Amino acid sequence: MGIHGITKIITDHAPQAQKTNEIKAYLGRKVAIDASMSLYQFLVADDKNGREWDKARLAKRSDRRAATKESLKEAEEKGNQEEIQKFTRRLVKVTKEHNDDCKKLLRLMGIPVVEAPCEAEAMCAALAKSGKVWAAASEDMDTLCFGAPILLRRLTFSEAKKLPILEFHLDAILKGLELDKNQANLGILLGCDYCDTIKSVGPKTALSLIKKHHNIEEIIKNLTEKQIVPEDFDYQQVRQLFLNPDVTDPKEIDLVWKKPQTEEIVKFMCEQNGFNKDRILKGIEKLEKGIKQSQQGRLDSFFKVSSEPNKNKNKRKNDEKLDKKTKVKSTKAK
DNA sequence: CTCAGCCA
DNA sequence: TGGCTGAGG
Repeated sequence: MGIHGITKIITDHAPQAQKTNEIKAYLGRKVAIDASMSLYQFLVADDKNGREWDKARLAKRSDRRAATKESLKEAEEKGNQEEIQKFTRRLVKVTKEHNDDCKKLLRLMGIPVVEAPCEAEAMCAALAKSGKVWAAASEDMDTLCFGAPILLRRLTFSEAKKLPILEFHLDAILKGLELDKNQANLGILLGCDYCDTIKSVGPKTALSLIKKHHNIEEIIKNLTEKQIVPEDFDYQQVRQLFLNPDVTDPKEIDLVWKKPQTEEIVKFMCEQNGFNKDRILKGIEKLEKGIKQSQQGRLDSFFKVSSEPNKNKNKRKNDEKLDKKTKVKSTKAK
């Protein structure tokens, strides 16, 4: 679900914080993609890719999965703990197989895969914060609460759905809202996945309360009778989750792109999973072409970034990181 | 203004 | 997901 109504708040109060772009604009950029969503979209997709994958192998599996879901629901209604456990485990196992397949394919394609200890969005945000990547890509606006300086939405499906990619800048959002490093408190008040909201506090009041009191502790002390704090309002815990999520230290993560292993991909996708060989070969070709293009793009973005005027401290900090990274990369490209 | 419900 | 509406404060 993400953060409720945050997009409207951004367009209303901080329109400069949101840009739209085509995929071309991101050539040569390193981006951490929150794959939990794209994997699901891929599996249920109605486009060519999804259908083939589905037909080839997963159709039975997803039928079984649907049946398991039904059984789980029944078990939950009856309160049968043993069965609940059994079916839950079965459901998890299926998604784990999907995940493993996905990771295997990505690795064969030479794309680095990072496993998040908890929330994928938090891991992506940490990578972006550290400068290991330029941005985090996720559908979930939570990613901003986890402190991602730049968030890209629709990155993986903008072409298929013919929708522009949305680019959000955290510093510009906070500036537009006249809030300082308060994304976690705001996210909680607007409504996130991790706790309920305060009754009768919608986007407008949330914003004005935060501006007035700065943190939820003070806000709670100053509520009206109609504004009721929900039961189990563990906002401190949620705020900790946003500010200090359980992630792998990006310093320990080496993002290395490798050449795609054509033969291994064909073996895995065609021989083991019944995909059409021509299509897979075409895909690999496309991938190799993309690698070349992005190496070209690295140079382009290097010049573009360098000539961009530094507007403020935060921005400059980002650009410095970027410059450094792109330099390293462009040396490689040469 | 918020909120729940409905619709595209 | 997002927009709109109608009830209620």
